[in-house]
Amino acid sequence: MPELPEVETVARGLRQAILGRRIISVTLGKTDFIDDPVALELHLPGRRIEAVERYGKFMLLRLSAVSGETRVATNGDAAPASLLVHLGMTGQIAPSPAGQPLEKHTHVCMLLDDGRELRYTDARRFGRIAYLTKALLAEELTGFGADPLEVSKEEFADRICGRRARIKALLLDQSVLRGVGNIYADESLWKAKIHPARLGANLSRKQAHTLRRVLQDILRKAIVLRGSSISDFLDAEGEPGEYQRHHRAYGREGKGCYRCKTPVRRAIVAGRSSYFCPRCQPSPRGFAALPLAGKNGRKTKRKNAKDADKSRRRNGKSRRAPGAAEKR
DNA sequence: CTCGATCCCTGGACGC
DNA sequence: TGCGTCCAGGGATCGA
Repeated sequence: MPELPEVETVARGLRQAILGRRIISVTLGKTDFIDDPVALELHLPGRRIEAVERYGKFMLLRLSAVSGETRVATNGDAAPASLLVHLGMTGQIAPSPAGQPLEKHTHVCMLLDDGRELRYTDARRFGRIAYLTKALLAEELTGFGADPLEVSKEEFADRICGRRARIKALLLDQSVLRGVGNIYADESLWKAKIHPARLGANLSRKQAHTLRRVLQDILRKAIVLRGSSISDFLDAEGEPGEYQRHHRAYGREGKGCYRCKTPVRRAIVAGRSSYFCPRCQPSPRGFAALPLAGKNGRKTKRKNAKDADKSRRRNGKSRRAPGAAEKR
């Protein structure tokens, strides 16, 4: 699940691998997660990849203006532009030799001028890709919060302490901070000994300062270790990260807290599974954790209405022929 | 302003 | 073996 450290890792890998390459052509598979697929096919060819940046959980491939004969075909829209890439949950982007068989769920292939292909694969298609002109990009990037690695302690405290939302929700809110997701939210709250369900307004400024400090430490450490590979995160070289070995709370339900040995608990906060130590991170009044999962984990519950829906979709799935890139 | 609910999507794990 | 169910979760959206 790519959060800031994972996206930073991928951006660095891409920078190493494809900076300066020119895009020759674009082939698309499924396109329902692409803003304007035709724009990709129309405007990407002929452009050079001049920079790879990270903005929160987004990657930005900065593209040169188009020149020469290609320019005629693009109907005048030749100014520098950007390709915005969000990896969602399962997105991967990496160059590979053009001849290589396509991985399953490959939805974008960009042929480069050195013969390789920059490929985007995404099983769940929670990601997003958009070709953006300068103006559209500026519009796209408004409304995001501070970069957690850059934010000052005062600004961080201001953004947290004045709010009545739960701290977990605030950490996950991209308009408060850009780039933090479920894993690093839980890890930093554990380190700071703050319960995820506490309200921002009920934290002292000192606690906010602590939270910012540990969040930055954790993010920096995670970047050094090339991110966390929980299920299927791979960097631009196709390598998993290492930071999952350092998780202290996330995914550790029932296991002993690294500080006090108390079993880590799980609760739903801000709609997400949240892991915390019930002793080090005392709950706000009236807050109940989920009952500890049994030996075999699963509980039998009825959630319903969702999977009925899902089966319906699955069974009547003649609606969409698999894209060309879907073949294996 | 903040909340929960719902939807998007698929693979993997598990229950029976 | 095989089907049904649950879960993972970032983000958009909507109603309370």
